Amino acid sequence: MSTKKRRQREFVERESRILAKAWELLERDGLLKLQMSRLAEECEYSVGTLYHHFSSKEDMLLALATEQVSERLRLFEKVAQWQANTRDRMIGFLFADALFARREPLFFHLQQYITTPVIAAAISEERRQLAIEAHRPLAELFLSVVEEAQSNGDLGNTTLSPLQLGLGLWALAEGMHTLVHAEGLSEPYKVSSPYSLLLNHCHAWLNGHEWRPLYPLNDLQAQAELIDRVRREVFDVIPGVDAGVLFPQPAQGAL
Amino acid sequence: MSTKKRRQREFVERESRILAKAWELLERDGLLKLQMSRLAEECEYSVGTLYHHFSSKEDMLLALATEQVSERLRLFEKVAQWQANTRDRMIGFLFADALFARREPLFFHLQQYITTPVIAAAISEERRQLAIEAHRPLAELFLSVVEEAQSNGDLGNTTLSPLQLGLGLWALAEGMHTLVHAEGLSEPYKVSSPYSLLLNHCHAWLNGHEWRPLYPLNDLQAQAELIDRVRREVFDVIPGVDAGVLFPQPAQGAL
DNA sequence: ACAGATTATGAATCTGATTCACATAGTGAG
DNA sequence: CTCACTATGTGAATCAGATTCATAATCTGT
Repeated sequence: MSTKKRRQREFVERESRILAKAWELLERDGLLKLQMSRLAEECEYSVGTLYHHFSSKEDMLLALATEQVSERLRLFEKVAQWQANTRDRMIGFLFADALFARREPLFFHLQQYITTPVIAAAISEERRQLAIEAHRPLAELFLSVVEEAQSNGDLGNTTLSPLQLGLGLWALAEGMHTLVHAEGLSEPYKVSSPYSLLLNHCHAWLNGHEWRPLYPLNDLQAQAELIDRVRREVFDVIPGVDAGVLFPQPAQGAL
Repeated sequence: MSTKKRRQREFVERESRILAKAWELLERDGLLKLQMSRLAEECEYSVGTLYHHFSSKEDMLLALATEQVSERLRLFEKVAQWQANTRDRMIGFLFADALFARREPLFFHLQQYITTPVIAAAISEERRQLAIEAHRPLAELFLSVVEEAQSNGDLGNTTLSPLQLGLGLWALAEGMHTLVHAEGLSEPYKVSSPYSLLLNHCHAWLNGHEWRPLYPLNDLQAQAELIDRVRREVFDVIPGVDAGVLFPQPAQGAL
């Protein structure tokens, strides 16, 4: 009985050891150079063993990305607990997202890679389910704030469900990440501080939905102050947060 | 002299013949099954010849995607020439985008695939430049409408440049495409008609930027009428346009 | 201590992109 | 018309790297 449990535990432990090493290799050599045989070598396990854990390389990559979600969740939880109105918390989520994107740029590469249909095709159903499970609390946290806003009247009356509403902001952020990380085609359209820009567009979107309190769009000062408040009141406890780089103070009133 | 030109012409012709066949295979078997040796076989050229044209498989895929841009441009041009206010034309671009996404879903898979940094790394610099060149008129068309809006006062006063402003809508659309096409992770968050939803969020964004004339967000009827007008006045000449599928009439006033 | 079950191993296999030595065709001078 | 030369096309051979699976090693309960 207990032997079986010990085995299971050891199996799980080994899995996270493998993933830790994989992440290390990823950071060192990049996604392109990550190969299963080298990973096996570095872990001091055989390739076969790797394949007892993961049905394919892509499967492992999704496992890797899924592991990171808990870190992201930690940031989101801080925002959800923040004593602030719903609109400010929405901006807080955005901050968390941008923060995470900056600290773990690899995560976004990985995410983009494994959600590409060609690549995703090689992922096992189980792993996909695990990933969905892992993401659920993240989505719930986010959507609960949307619901709160709807029920307490922060929002103008809308015909959209919380999910439909939330997807708007989600898409906006996702799209900006995509444009920021897209290789090649977007070079001529690069912009100096994409996340400040995103922030401004999010305020536009929130104003458009009459999400109160409204922020005047061209008052960049007020937007910067809000960001500063998020940083101080939510994220300052977390070491290594560099909001100044993400959201540089606007010079002479322009982005 | 003229021999050389003939040769060049033949080379170009062969390239488009190869690409045409590649597109055919892509539609038939999908991106996953497209392989260079099979393509060579079907074209009745040798693999070596393929590699005289393209430095790698990814290089060829970008060439393929670039070819499609002219089709997309054709739709965008129709919108740009439309006799309507700037706001309606912005929605027109969105329509064109959604339309294209529906007619050529492969294009978006391809686009997503080749902009993934891992994949993009295998693309030659020349090909990348060609792709950027091909996209330029598309961006110019879009940005010229933004500029027009700014200069004729349709827009509230903003601190953003036309590019910075345009990127907002671009990111929103891009993000929605990504969420729609993302495999796996987004399953629990699927929504019945993502492009109607996108449209609603775009109106929110436009309202937020005080892009006149404002549309009330919960008047789905007015939004549906605008879409219908775009279809009738801009795209009806184009056969096979099925706006009804893209933007279904909202049932009982809800999305 | 042993049979049987479970798990680990890594050499062998397989897939498919890419290369390159050679074959072929085109060119222009004499 | 022929020949030397160049440019282009060919596809078998090479290479990279993921995946498999027959075998070895280890563990379990008796």
